[in-house]
Amino acid sequence: MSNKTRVQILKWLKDPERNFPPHQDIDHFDDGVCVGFIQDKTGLSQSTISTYLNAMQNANLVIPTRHGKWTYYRRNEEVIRDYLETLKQEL
Amino acid sequence: MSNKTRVQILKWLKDPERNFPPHQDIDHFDDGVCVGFIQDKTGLSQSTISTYLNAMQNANLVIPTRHGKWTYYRRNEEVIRDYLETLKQEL
DNA sequence: TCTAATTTTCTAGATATATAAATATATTGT
DNA sequence: ACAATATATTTATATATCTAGAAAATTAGA
Repeated sequence: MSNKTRVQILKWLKDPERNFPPHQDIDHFDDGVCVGFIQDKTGLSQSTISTYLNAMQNANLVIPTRHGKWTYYRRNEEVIRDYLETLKQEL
Repeated sequence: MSNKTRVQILKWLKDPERNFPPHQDIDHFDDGVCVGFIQDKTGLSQSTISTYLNAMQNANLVIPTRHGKWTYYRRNEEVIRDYLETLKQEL
């Protein structure tokens, strides 16, 4: 949450239809967006994005779902909401 | 805002009466808390705290007021509120 | 003006984070 | 089993941030 790119990814994931091209095998974003698309969008290397997504997953900010070769990531709305709520309360 | 200590300082400044001893010359916290008190509370060096407060001032998160030898810092509620609002909106 | 108290600025080393390259792993299709 | 593709992990390095110490600046009072 302390990195611009990671925050940006969370924002993009809010509206996948607008921010990403459609997937090959699936015609919806119910499980989120695949790593490759996120990588393309940021322009960063694959390893960097993977590291980021892993960190965000550890923080419970995103939820991964594996579909064959692809891993899709979507926002964990509940945790994000709680985080904002706590911040608003405490700060 | 990306540092625990700085966030902690903002929280402390929310309720100076509870978190800090009373000042010598003034019997209120209308202008905030002096640097020395904040330093004691954190346990960090004075230069570090001064640097932090300066950074927070540049970010408009706190407002400094000089009273004689002392500089008092208080929260800039408006900016903090806007920051939270924007975050809630975008994230 | 001299001194003491408080805060700021400058400098630099230690630590943490960002990022990429190379390598490894998992999965699918042939 | 093999090759191709997507993702993950490891390793290394550059960059940024944290933090303290010394020196400088500011202010009040003798």
